[in-house]
Amino acid sequence: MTRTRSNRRLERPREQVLATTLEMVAEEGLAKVTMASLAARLGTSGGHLLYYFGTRNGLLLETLRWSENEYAAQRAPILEKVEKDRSGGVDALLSFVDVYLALDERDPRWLLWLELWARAPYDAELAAAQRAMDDEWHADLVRLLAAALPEVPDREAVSERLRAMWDGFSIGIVTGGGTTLRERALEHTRAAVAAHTG
Amino acid sequence: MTRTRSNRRLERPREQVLATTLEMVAEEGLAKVTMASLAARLGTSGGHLLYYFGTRNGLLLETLRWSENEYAAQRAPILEKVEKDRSGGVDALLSFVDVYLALDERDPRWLLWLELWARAPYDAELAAAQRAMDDEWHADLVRLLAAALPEVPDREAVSERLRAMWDGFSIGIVTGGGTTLRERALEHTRAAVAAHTG
DNA sequence: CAAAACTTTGAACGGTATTCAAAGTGACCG
DNA sequence: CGGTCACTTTGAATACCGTTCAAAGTTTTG
Repeated sequence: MTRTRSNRRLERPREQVLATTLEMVAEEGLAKVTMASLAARLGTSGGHLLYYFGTRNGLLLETLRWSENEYAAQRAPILEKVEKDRSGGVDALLSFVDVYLALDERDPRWLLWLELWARAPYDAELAAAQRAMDDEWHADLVRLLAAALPEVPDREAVSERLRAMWDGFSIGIVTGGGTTLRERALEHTRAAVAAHTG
Repeated sequence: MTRTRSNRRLERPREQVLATTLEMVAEEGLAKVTMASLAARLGTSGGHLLYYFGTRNGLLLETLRWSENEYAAQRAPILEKVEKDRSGGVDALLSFVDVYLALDERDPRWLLWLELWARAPYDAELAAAQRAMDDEWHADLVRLLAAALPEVPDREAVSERLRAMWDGFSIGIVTGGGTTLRERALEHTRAAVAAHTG
């Protein structure tokens, strides 16, 4: 309960760090985002960043979380509209997957996901964080399925299946498939759902 | 055409290194497989390993390739039997995915896949190697679909979709889902194919 | 049996994340 | 005000990593 003096100089700056990290991942790749180079770009020191984020992995995880929150905000209006109108059909799902999938080879959010997956098997905390973010996507997708495609049974299962597929496609997009694979993934989603709705 | 003296002392030893690497990944995790620790376990020096494999990533990639070849050999008989009998149906597909999916949280083959994915976006050679291994699975799966489930149209597309889903599930298995998720993934595959065969 | 080619070693190098003692800075209170 | 105290910020020190490479050892070859 020790109310700290609530981080005098930070708050906005913290977000500034996350934004810059994401930027740098997109521009130069994850490996080039060292504590030293990132600190230089922010006009501070590596030690300072560690003082606030504890560890490099912690910083990267928080950056991914922050990015995910932005995406959650992005899909919220879509979701509300669909639930209100109880319509949308396959198109609603397609606009959802459009937000889910990696954009291209340089999508920093997905580059961070790959890094998280590679490390999660050795770090329970990372695994838990991953799980939590997955669950958010899952909850929203189930909601969307209920509202937009009520004729599809087994919403929980279909969500698990679709997200696994989308993860697989996003890997492909980021590791060379690019926008070509992205467009194919959208079509695949349409086909997979068509199979379910008969 | 310079016939080298065909690696005097290697050939068997090379495979020994790959096997030990895979073993060590399973037992201690990828991060603990350093050139020094691996060399110590093999009774040699780090410099020696790099003399033969060029780089740590090269060694890991070759280890994955070697592991993949063993799996290719494992699914070959299944495939031949199905093509000869022109039967098998869904069960044939299920025995295929059973080979594809990660076994559990410690499956070294899949831990190497995660590492490869994380690095491929920054290394064209790794991306190409990944692509090549993917293509082998794809070719075999298309063959299997043709023989075991000839009523399914769009075999190329279905293969792409299924493998993306299986990749997604394998990530989940390795990052904490374990055998529980693995069993669910098998059931998901059955359901997905059922949707296609009507 | 040289000499050439190939192996093997381990010390050195440049780079990394992380730690931490010391210095700096702003807020709070007597 | 002024001084104390908590919080910030720095950058040098640390430990560890993959990689390089000169030197020494070993095997093959002519």
